Amino acid sequence: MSPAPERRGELLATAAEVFAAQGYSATTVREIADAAGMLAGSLYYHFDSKESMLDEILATFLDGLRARYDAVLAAGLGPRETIEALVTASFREIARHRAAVAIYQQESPHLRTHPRFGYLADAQQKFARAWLGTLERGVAAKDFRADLDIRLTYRFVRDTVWVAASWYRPDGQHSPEEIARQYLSTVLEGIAVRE
Amino acid sequence: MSPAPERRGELLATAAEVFAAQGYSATTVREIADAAGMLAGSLYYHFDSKESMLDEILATFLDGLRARYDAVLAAGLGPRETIEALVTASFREIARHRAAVAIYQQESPHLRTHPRFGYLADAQQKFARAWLGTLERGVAAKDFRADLDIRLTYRFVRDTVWVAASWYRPDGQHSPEEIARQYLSTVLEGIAVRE
Amino acid sequence: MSPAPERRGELLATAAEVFAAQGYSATTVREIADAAGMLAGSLYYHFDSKESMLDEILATFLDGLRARYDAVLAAGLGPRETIEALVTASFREIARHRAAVAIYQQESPHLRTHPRFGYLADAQQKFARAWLGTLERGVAAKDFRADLDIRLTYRFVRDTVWVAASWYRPDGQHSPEEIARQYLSTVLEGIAVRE
Amino acid sequence: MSPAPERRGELLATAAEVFAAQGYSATTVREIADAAGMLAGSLYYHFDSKESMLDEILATFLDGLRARYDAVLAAGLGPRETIEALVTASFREIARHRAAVAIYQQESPHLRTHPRFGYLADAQQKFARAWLGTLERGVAAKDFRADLDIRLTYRFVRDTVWVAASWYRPDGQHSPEEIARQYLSTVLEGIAVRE
DNA sequence: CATGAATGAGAGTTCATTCAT
DNA sequence: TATGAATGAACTCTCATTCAT
Repeated sequence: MSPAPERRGELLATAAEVFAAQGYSATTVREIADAAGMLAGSLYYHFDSKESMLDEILATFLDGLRARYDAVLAAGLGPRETIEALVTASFREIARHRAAVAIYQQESPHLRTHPRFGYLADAQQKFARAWLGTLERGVAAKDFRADLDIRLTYRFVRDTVWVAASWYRPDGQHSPEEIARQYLSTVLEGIAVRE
Repeated sequence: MSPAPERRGELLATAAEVFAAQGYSATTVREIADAAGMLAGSLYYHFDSKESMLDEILATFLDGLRARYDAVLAAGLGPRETIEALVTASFREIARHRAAVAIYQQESPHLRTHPRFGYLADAQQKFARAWLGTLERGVAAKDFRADLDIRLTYRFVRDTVWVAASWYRPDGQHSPEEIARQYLSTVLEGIAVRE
Repeated sequence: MSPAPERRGELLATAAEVFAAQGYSATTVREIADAAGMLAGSLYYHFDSKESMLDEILATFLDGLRARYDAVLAAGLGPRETIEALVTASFREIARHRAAVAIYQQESPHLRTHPRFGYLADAQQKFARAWLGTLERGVAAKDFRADLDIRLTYRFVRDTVWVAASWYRPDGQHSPEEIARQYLSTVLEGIAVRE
Repeated sequence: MSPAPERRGELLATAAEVFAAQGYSATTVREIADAAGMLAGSLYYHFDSKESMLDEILATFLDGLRARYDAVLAAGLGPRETIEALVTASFREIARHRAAVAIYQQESPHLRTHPRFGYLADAQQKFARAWLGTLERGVAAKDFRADLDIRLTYRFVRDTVWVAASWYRPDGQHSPEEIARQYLSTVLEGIAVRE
């Protein structure tokens, strides 16, 4: 009968917003509490620690993303369509979980050492395999150029997608799908005019 | 008038390494001192504060980068060659100042509010004008496609270049020039095979 | 006018157990509530504060003990028989209120300063007079040796009795009476073999 | 050249005094710092934590005590003389480390569970063997009565000795040796007059 | 009677910084 | 130049307590 899970979710969204804006380490628990309209100590009724808030934010985001990627990969599309679907799914996740993505971008390098956040490295490996596998399939199918270093290309693509979280504003003029289309056009066809 | 500018430079390089690895806020002065083989208090003979170390690291890096960009823009190249030169210069700076670039990437969003770091926003504006101007020139000259959103394209290009600092390892297999070539090929021609 | 004095007693017994095991200061209200199968806040329906639980536990124990001592002293026994009766009564109280005795032992030194617990000092004085008076009577009656320092002897006897609360287990092999007998034999006759 | 070890010792003595007076849990780090004439945070230059202060106090005390007991046991005395020497050594330790002994008495029951303080149980076992072995030797040699429960007797003796720390005042009228003599007379010969 | 959520004071601890030596 | 010791503010977290439901 208690609407508790909602409250948790609200608080996590608030915390994510503050973490994204200031960085995890630079954010004080008091600031989160202020943003949530409560006292710092009160947060500890809902969460064990500041770290466990971060944990829950990242784990929730990564679970959702994994599900989307799995759905895309299970759809049996060709390499080019798979890349398009992965990019579009990614931009949609950025639109839905902008704060979580920004936190992920900023903190994941430092966090990966920490045992508690080992799942970050796991997820990253899984995602890497999805992208790399698709790029390889595309090269084999002659959809993608064979003369590019695949690992470098993967990194370029991955970074460009995710770093968008740092400037994307949901109230802006571009829908996730529009951004995905522009981005795909850039990366697939290049910006140079074809003669 | 302290007589050892070299020592300063060494200490700043050490501090930059630690900042890049752990994040500025998460780094303690003691950790920097440990890495430098001295005690925390001793750093204050060389620097006013932790913040002024950050300041000097970023300012030095941005000054250098500005000089390179100015040189490129002053060379009177065509739009495509200018883009190529800017990208190559950027990857060279990443190779030379990896830690500083990583810090810049991580901290610049939070820092821009802070008056002391107003020059970050200035620099960013200056760089934005360089990129945007060149892209516009390229579109006008029909070097670049006219159907792309120029601001989005700029963001894609800018982010992908700089985010490379997070994975670039100077001891790795790729020279900055090689990375620049691959990246330019990707972004100019696209990864799709042309029929 | 709360209608369940039994519940109060159960809760106090639970609290006493936890206080005895962990110390009063180191015990949290939540731990007591956990042990009682309720939430921390719910305890405040029954008690004003954590301190008032401690108060009630100690006062109840001391009231009972005072009654036993009074009964012994009113019985008009000789000094030796009085000592024997006091010791036996004490071990019986330890058996019945082990937790309260343990708390009393641990906390009474710190608590005596606190005005609310002034009755601890009163009781202790009363008990001291009972023991000292009996020892003096015994020395006068040549039941007890005259060459011992009576205050030191009192302290030795008192401490040995009460400190037993820290190791006494009601389910162990020794009844309170058996322990009292052994102890009295030790203190009255000594452990050395008589020639 | 730094007199640091002395400072540590002074601070530990101060902390021990406060712990003994108020109990470990009820003592705040600020109270210790006040007593030492410094700020709370400054204590952390010298110690890792409040707990590590407790640790060092207890370990130092137990190490010293163990050395004394070992010396006594190595002296090859008869059972009665060994008991006398152990008791005297104990009262001397109480006189020298009154606060540490008081803390040991109060906190050791709760602490024994804690892995960090496992050495408390070890030491206690070692001491128990020393006392029990000597009592057994004494019974075998007909120095001590055979009709007493040896474990009970051990507990009586042990507790009475150590609990003296709670009332012993070094500036009082009794030297440790005097107290030991009185106590030994009580426990060896008994307080009853011999016919 | 008990819960769930919050309060607010204060606890232990961290850390940038200072300064006499 | 560097050290050792201390400062003081702020931080994360705890906990007794309150109260509407």
